[in-house]
Amino acid sequence: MKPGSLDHAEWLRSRGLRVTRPRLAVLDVLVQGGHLEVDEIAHRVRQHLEVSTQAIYDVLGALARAGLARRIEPAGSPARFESRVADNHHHVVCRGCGEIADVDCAVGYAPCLDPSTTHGFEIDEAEVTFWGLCPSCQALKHAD
Amino acid sequence: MKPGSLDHAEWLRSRGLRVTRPRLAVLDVLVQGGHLEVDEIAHRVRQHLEVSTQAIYDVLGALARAGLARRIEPAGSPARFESRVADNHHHVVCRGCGEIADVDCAVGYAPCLDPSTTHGFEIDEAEVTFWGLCPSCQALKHAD
DNA sequence: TGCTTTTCTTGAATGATTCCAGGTTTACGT
DNA sequence: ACGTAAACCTGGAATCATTCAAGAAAAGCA
Repeated sequence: MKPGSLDHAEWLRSRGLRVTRPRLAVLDVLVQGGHLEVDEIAHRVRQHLEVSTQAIYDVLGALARAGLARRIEPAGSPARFESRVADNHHHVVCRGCGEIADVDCAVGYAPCLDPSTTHGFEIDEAEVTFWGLCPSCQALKHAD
Repeated sequence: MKPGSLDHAEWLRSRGLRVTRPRLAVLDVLVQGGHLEVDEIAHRVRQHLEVSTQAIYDVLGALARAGLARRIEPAGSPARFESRVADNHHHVVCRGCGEIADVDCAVGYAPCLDPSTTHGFEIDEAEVTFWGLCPSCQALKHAD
């Protein structure tokens, strides 16, 4: 039996989602870490199981809606998904290559910042994205 | 002569950009406020001047690169542009209708937050996006 | 005024994502 | 085990924002 399958099945059930092979496979890929594009997720899933592109999108949508995955969409990049949802963490995005890394939130729960003026909005999340250059893109820049 | 044209020409020149009718027109639209999609900008510009879609994109790109406009791209929304660039402010986005409002930054300069762990990234900006429901979408929700 | 470079125009291409329709399989409550 | 609703399949087409390409127009310098 694949590693983690039992836990993942439990996660799905606890959120009212049916346990299916595609969902387990996608969860398996996600928990291995990273901030993956749909393409990459499909590719990895397909090393173990035949799944249609459509199903990958459906599954990711369901997982995100259920709070088992988090969809992130930095400007200029296609949607990416990650499984780290329990904490309220943020991201650093490289302006050069698009690489994304996690940044722990100092507060730890959402929203971790209070806006000064809310304009009557009812706010439930503060999303923080840091922009900069990753180590290898810094090296490239200096090599010019 | 159109309102503000002189100032806008000066802004463009001061950033090393040539002064053209499309650029002046786009600036005129932007300074009137809001967080506009390219479509909407094109529509407003075209009430005064015939401009190709391509030129709108080019102009917005040039203005953003020059620091005269700011591109914002909340997840799930096409790119939007605003002219408020002097301060380092943030945004609240309505999950219901996509409406965006400005939120002043308590610190006032970028980056206004320090990430705890940078993973070697060289960070130049902290982008904060608050998510929630605008007043009218709150009303809709309660009317269910 | 003429020259060079930038900017704009037109029209086509791209790419991620969604939708669609009809049929098949699968999960899971009873 | 059975029935029903959800999930998935093929595969195609559509959408929408954005970008590319090649030539024409114009800005600004000499």
